[in-house]
Amino acid sequence: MTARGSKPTLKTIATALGLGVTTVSRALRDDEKISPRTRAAVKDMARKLAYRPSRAGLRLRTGKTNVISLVLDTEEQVGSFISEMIFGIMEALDGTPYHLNVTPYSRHADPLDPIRYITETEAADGIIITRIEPEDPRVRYMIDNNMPFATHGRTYMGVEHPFYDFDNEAFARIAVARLAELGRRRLALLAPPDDLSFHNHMRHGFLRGLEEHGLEEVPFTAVTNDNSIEQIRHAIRDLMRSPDRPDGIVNSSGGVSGTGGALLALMAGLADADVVMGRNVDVVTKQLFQRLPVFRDAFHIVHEDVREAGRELGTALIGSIDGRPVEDLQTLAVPTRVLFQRPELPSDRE
Amino acid sequence: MTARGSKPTLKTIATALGLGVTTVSRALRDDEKISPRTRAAVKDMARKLAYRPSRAGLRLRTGKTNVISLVLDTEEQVGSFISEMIFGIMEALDGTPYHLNVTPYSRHADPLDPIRYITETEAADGIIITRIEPEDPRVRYMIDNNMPFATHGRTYMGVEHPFYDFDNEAFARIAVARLAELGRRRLALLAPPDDLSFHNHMRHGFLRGLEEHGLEEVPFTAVTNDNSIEQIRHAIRDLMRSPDRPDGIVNSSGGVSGTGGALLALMAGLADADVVMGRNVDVVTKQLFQRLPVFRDAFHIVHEDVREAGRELGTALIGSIDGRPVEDLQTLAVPTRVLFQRPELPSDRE
DNA sequence: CATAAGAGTTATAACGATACAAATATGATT
DNA sequence: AATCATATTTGTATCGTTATAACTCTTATG
Repeated sequence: MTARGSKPTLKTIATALGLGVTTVSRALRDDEKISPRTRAAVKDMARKLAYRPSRAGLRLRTGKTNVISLVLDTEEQVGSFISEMIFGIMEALDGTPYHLNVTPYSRHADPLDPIRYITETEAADGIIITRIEPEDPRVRYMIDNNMPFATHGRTYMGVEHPFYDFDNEAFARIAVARLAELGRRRLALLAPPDDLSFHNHMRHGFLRGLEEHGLEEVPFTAVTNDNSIEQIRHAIRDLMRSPDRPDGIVNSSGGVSGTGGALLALMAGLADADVVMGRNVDVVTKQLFQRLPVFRDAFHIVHEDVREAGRELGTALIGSIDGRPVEDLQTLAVPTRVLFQRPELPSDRE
Repeated sequence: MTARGSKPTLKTIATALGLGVTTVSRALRDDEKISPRTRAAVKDMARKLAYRPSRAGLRLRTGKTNVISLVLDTEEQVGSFISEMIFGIMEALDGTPYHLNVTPYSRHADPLDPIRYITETEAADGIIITRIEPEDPRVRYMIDNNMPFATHGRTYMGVEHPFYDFDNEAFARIAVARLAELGRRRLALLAPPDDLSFHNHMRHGFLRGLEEHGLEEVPFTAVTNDNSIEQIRHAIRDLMRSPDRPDGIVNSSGGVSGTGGALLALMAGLADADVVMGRNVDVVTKQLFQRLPVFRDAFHIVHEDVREAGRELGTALIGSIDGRPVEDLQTLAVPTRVLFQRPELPSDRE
């Protein structure tokens, strides 16, 4: 209509209506000082011209980027975890002015690097990080530098901050209880790497469960759920071939691919050792998928909803940016979706 | 040093050196008109002050966003695919000024929506899309609107554009050849959804392979590799229970989770039908992981390197933005990493 | 010795938005 | 009718950058 081809700006609207640019700007933001009639007219015209505020202009003037950065470890191979997380965050961002930005780092380099970069270049209004440690230097840095953030996992640094965490302690207790119920007595835990916060939760829950049911632990530290599928497979096979092998296993991970694909690795390792799940051994595992699992007749599954985690993290982070109190931005998700009964084979028609 | 706490700008450098802002700007860009001595001094000072150009200022002035948008289908559950793709793109973007932005859409809504949004708001300098159709309206739109892009998959619209594609025709032929070699005669193809370009490649390759080896096709259209794990599982079971069941299967997908997790679904479906892979039937499948697969003793695997795809797409897109000729920006990846021999069980030490 | 040419540098305007202060219009008050 | 208060609207400066055109020196040229 006006100035063919080029994007409409505040000025476009202003001249179209014979108003000042400032008036238009304020009208669009519903400034009380602008008369209702003008406001309506401006909004009308804005809609008609398909006006969209320029992110560049906005960003330059206000300093707000309208960007949320998800900082990811490139070694992280738990594909379903990452994609679910991303889509969850996006669901939270939908309808907000925020865009999602993904920033990589290598866990072999300094994990602080990407955080520092984003903060220094003011590349985002807020950051989401995963793989949280009890004393996490990234958290310290962001607090010190006043950068809003949310963490997938908790810290123990004496500072409150937005987080979402799956209650892994509860998970481990539930898992042990289930194995006890099945008559299992000697349990092994495939634990997370011990520098991560949720390692501690997991172990506490596991040990507490053992105590509650008077069960015995079979030490298993050859691998963590963060090792490669092949490594876990071998370790499991060795474990099941050893004289004091466990009759129950708790798998603290739920991935199926690459590093962290402990679920598949377990299957393969047990098969290698000629151990049949459900007979010689029972396994309780997490599962990160949204859909019903395939192997439900073998594994006992507790579902961890990573998409929800992403959603909550996104929401919490925006809340934090908006200055909402921290207490409202912390979620500890209790394991609810549990698939312990062994269902019959699916019917022919579905 | 100067103006404590606030980020250095061109002005900071300029005043520090008693120069004009313009001079500094041009010096940093190595303008020939600026004397070598001045240039050196400016760069020195820039480094000393840890100067980083403001993306906002740059973007406002030049119109360049330095953002690449990856547009993803939120129903896409092939977790390993998405995460590998993302990390691949990031590897390509590393060292460039580009950031990666992820934009979601629902395949049930208009797939054009996010493309239009990004184009209209000038949210990115270029777009990467997946799930390409032979006549893809998104491609048409981006060409018409002069938005640089790269596609994961090819189109057949009579226009050249940057793309990366895995040679699925070659894959299918190789797969059929392998099954023929194993003495299989009656083959089924678990194909991609037939609106996607690679469905055609896959079928051509499959049919051509059948012809080449004088084999027979067992029609299998109940599901595509895009269905849910449960659906594929049921369909496979039914297929294997039917009187004219195949003795060889080609799986055109390589995912293990959610929609597209055909690999696991196959395992489960065959087990449901009491069919043993390697005995009653042989299966050639793609595999999207980077690491060695767990099930190599059962499946015959052709590896598709999605991370490489991401890397090439990122590089091609930047090339396109920089105006390089399209011919240089098209890659058809021949399947190379093939795991057909059935290796012995892995040794105890590795 | 004036002047032109070239080298190097810089002021100004602009990108699109908002904060602030100033200006105008409207209506009420005396 | 003049003045004041209130309700609206608007001009100016600014965020950090670059394109354009103008400026200031040298140095060479006739």
